[in-house]
Amino acid sequence: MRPLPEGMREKVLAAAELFAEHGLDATKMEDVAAATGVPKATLYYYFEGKEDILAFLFNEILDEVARAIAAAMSTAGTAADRLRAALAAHLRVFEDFPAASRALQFDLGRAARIPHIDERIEAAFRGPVRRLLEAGAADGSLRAVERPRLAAIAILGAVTTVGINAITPGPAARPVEEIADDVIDVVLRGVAA
Amino acid sequence: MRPLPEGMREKVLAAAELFAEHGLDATKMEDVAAATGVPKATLYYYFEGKEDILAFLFNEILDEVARAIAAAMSTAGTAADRLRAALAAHLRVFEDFPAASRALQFDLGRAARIPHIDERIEAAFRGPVRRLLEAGAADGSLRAVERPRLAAIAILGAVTTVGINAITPGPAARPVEEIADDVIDVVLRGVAA
DNA sequence: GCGGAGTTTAGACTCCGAGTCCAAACGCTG
DNA sequence: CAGCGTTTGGACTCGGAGTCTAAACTCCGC
Repeated sequence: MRPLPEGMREKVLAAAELFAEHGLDATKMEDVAAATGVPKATLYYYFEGKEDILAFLFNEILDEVARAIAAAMSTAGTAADRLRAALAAHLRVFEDFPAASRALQFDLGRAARIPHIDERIEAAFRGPVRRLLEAGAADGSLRAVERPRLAAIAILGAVTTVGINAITPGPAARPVEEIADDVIDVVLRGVAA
Repeated sequence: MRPLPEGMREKVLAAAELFAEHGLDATKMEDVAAATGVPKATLYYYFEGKEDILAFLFNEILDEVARAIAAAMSTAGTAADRLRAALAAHLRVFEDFPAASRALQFDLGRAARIPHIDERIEAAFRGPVRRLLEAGAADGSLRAVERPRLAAIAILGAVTTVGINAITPGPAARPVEEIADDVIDVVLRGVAA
């Protein structure tokens, strides 16, 4: 993937809507061209193919999550406070980027097999939460769980599933801030001191 | 989808391996034919298309989960005991059907949009767990959470994510029974009385 | 054994969409 | 202006999903 020129990034982000609605494979490159206003030949000039566009979108959203979680982690307070803030920040990203989030959910299984994406999920999600759990065991604000990495996976599974559920259109759709406290509460009790 | 004749079910189950490895869209019908020993024309005689085969596989595994959870739910003991048993049973299904489980994970986003499958996920997973949470609030073995449905989604997100992670080949792969207790412990504390 | 209904299969076929290619135009910089 | 990278339309190739057909086979009631 070539570096994108001015304005291209925003245009391509619009493709998330399509991927969220139909999934990667049911979305035609011509549709992406139509929705973004970038002609097919130009898309192929910048991206290696359809999956490369998906990877780009995921990278964008993972940047966002990594930034949000890192910001929450670097605040003052106990590890428990910071974990609470990190999970709230994570949930907020779903709300801020609903199309990209739903696209991610649609093709998460595929995305997780793109090695680069999986590394980024580790760096943006699992790693930070695991470190918070360890910090919590050290400062006494959280219980010392035997397998912090496993607990981090469980926590992120819970939060991500609920977040996706909240933004998926349908009877169960809810504003994220309406549910965030409840979920984080359940999760935090699970690892409380 | 027509009712399958004797022996066809087992053969088609072998397609899960392919879907788990490459995903639905990267798997050719000819490959499915080769792997299952059922010729392409015959597959199209019984199934409406590739996605219909995926739906069949998911139905099979959802049957299994529904059975396992229902059995765990109908045992004696407090609601907390039964919840523990249900989650352990759920995790065991991942281990018993690794190929189908990984196929499910690969295309879960797509599967969740097949209405029939989503209903079955509700019936097999979310509904029973929600009812256990309510029973736990009633018999005092669990805390009365404000939004039992939300908590059920969070619990299943945690357990499913960990289960998938455990059976996914790679450095993080673990036998399920090695991790089940830990995860269930974290989850149970989250909703403990 | 016979005829019909449903099943099984090979193989040819249509159709669509991903990705390639090319050539013409464009726009910037030296 | 010459040259390089960018932009684009449009034609093209190629592979795979799903369709169709016709022949063969199985099983049934008669």
